[in-house]
Order: sequence, then C-alpha cells, then structure tokens
Amino acid sequence: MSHSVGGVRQAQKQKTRQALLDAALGLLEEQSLSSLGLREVTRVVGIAPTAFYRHFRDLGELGVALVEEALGSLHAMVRAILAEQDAAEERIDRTVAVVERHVREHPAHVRFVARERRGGVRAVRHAIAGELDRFAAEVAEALKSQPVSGGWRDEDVRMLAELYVDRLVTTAGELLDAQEEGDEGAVERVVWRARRQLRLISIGRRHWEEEGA
Amino acid sequence: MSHSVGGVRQAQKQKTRQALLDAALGLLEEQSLSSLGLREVTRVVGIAPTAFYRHFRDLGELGVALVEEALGSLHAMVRAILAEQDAAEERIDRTVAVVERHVREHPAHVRFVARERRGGVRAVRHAIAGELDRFAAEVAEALKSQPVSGGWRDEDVRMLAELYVDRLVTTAGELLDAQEEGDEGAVERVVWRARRQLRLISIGRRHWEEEGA
DNA sequence: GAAGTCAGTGAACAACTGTCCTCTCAAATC
DNA sequence: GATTTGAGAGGACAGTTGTTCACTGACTTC
Repeated sequence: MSHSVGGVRQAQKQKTRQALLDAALGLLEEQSLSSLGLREVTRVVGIAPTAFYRHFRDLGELGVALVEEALGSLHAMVRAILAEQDAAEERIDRTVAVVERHVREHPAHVRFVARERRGGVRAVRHAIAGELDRFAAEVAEALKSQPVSGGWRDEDVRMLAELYVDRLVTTAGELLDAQEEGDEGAVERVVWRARRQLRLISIGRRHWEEEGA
Repeated sequence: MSHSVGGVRQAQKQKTRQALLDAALGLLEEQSLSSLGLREVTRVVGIAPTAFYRHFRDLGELGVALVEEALGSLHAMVRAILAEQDAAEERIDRTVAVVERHVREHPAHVRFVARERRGGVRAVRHAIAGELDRFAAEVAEALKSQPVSGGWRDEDVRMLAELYVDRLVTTAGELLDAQEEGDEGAVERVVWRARRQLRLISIGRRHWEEEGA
C-alpha cells in the first residue's frame, strides 16, 4: 500500500463527512430536515460552516446520503429474514422481533426514515420512495417463490409485498414512539398488534385464490 | 341580536384567526411545520408579526388547531361510510372512492396530516395520534356490529380497525403524491392497489375465526 | 356618552441564517 | 524537492428570525 490513490487525505475527508452525517442524524431527533440548519450541523462537528460545501451542495444532498445509510442496514436485515424457510407462524414472530431489535439498535435511522418519508424535502422523499420500492421488489421475489403463491398474478404478489413493507415501516415507527416514552408495556402492545395484523394478512393471502380474482 | 356577547369584534378576530390557519396550511405545502416561520405566516395574512400572539402562543399551538380542522372533515366522511350497509365488495370500492374524492377536495389537509403524523413537533404528533385513535375506536364499533365479527375478541376487532385506518391514511398520502405529479395513471394504480389490499384484509377477516385464536 | 377592553401596529432588539471571498498549509503529485 | 491540489479557516455580507414594549383606535360595556 505504498502509493495508492488518495491515501490519508481521502480518509480524513471521509471521516469528517461521516461526522457531518452523524451530527445531522443526532440533531434530527427533535426536528425535521427542512428546519435543520447548515451552521447547526457544522457547529456540532466542530468545523467552519463553509467547510460543509466540500462535502454536500446543501442539506438536501446530505439527506439523500442519510437515506442510503439508513436503509442500508435495514436492507441486509430483511434480506436475511426472507432467506429463511420457516412456517408462516414462526416467520411472523421472527420478523417482528428483528424489526424490534433493529429499532432498538438504530433508533435515529428509523426515526429519520419514518419522518422524512413524507417530509418537506422532495429529493429525500424520492430517495426513500425509490429505496422502499427496491425493497418491495425483493420481498415480492421472495414471496413468489413460496408455494402459497401458486397461481398468483405478478401484480398481486407485488401489491402484497408493498402491503408487507409498508406495515413493517409503520410498525418500526410506532415501536420507536413507544420505546422512547420508556413505556415498555406500550412496546409490547405494538409488538402484539403487529404480529396479529401480519397474521391476518397472511390468512388473507392463503385464501386469496379461492375467492374471485 | 341586539346585545349579544362579543359581536363584530369576535367575528373579526375569528376571521383573522382563520386567515392565519389558511396561510399556514398553504405555506406547509412545500415545507414542514417545524421549519415554518411566524413572520412568514403573518406576512401572507398581511398583519404585523406581533398580532400572531393574539391568537396562538406559538406555531405548535397553531399546528394543533390545524389538526382539528384537518381531521374534522375526514371524520364526518368516514362516519358516513361506516353507516352504510353494503356488501363487503362494494363497500371497499366506495370507501376508496370517497378517500380519493377527499384528497382531491382537501389536498392541503391531507398533506398536513400525512406529513406531521411523524413530523418534528411533538404536540402536533400527539394531537394527530389522539384523533386517529378516536377514529379507530369508531371504526371498531362499526366493525363489531357486523355479522362477520361473530366471536371476535374486542382487542382483535380493535387491531383490525387500526389496520384499516392506517391503510386509509397511507393511501390518502400516496394518492396525494400521485395526483400532484399530474400523472393520472399513477392515481389509478394507487386506487387499484388500495382496493386489492383492502380486499385481501377483508378475506383475512372472514377466515380469521377458522384459524387459531 | 364616558370608560374600558383588546386586536392589531411599528420600532427596536440580539441572535441567527446561508453564501461569498480570500487565505492557509498539509498532503499528493511529478 | 519543487509544484499543485484541496479540506478547512475566518471574516464579512445582507437577510431573516422570535420576542419585547409602548402605542392606537374601533368596538363593547355600563
């Protein structure tokens, strides 16, 4: 590794870039992206306001970068769930448990996505929508290869996948609210409800074919 | 109406109060509440910034007032749907149609609720959550009195109601996005998907009892 | 018709915002 | 080892923000 391109320089840059992302994520716990200030972020990081421009054109661009970071970990996680081949019942319990764990480990990411999904910054909304779309496509692919989806039309598999994905994102948001209230009972109630709702959807899925197309 | 309390005075006050709400709602189409400025709002209305305090302590309080206004019309609407006694199939179509119409007639209200439901202002989030809770309770009451919910436990009826309500709010938000892109095809796709998702839930509901409790 | 109430005014405040410009100086290149 | 590059500093800019205070004057009350 003698004369590799970049080197110390790029590493340091990447480091403060990450610091900007972290600082922004922290500040976003109590406000939304469209009210976040550029100076506010740089102040936390400890750099001059103008240095911000070396990394992002504006806060919208930083927001888009946060989307990739936030959805990245979740993506890997859901992929893992989909790979398993449990029975429907255990799969639901396991899925909800994984979501709960994720919310506990990455609360700021979850909050960011839940909040900015319909937030005030167009570019970020689109980035999230796109990411969740790829998400739903992956879920659809997994659902399709399950025996339960025998003669299903592709569009129906897709709408089911989108129902699942949306439910999981919503559940994550609700879990976050419950969890930050410190009310552990509320958390349990959300988990219980999510499980039952997923089960109901799963039952609907099993009987979809017998009822008209 | 000779010496009624208040009179012209209170009427005028109420008028500028409404003007403040309208102005804020308009400005919120392109940003979120936590970035909305007090001066920004009064500038649109055409009054001095300080006059704002005669009506609201801060923008959070105005936000809460907007919640009541926004959910009010929707409330009456859903009540109307619930009162009908159609077959499940037609009821779904009618419900989605009513939601679509509502989004077309009150786009700003829908956007406000969808955005601030998980937005950066705690008081507003709580106000919306409370209102949607009362909503779900009403829906649950209606579902309970339907023959399909024979031996259902109350908590299960409730979780179903919440699933429905959340689905409708989400659909309204998606319809808004599609509709403001001017893409009428996208609107149709959202409608189609919402109908099918509701149908799937409805099927799950009918077969809920035969599967374990 | 006099006295009081109160929605809205307008000036002033300190604090803050995003962006421009020039500068520095350590790392990277040749 | 001289030259180029580019992340970050720091000053300055014109605007904007929320909140304070004393005020006006039309309406309400008695």
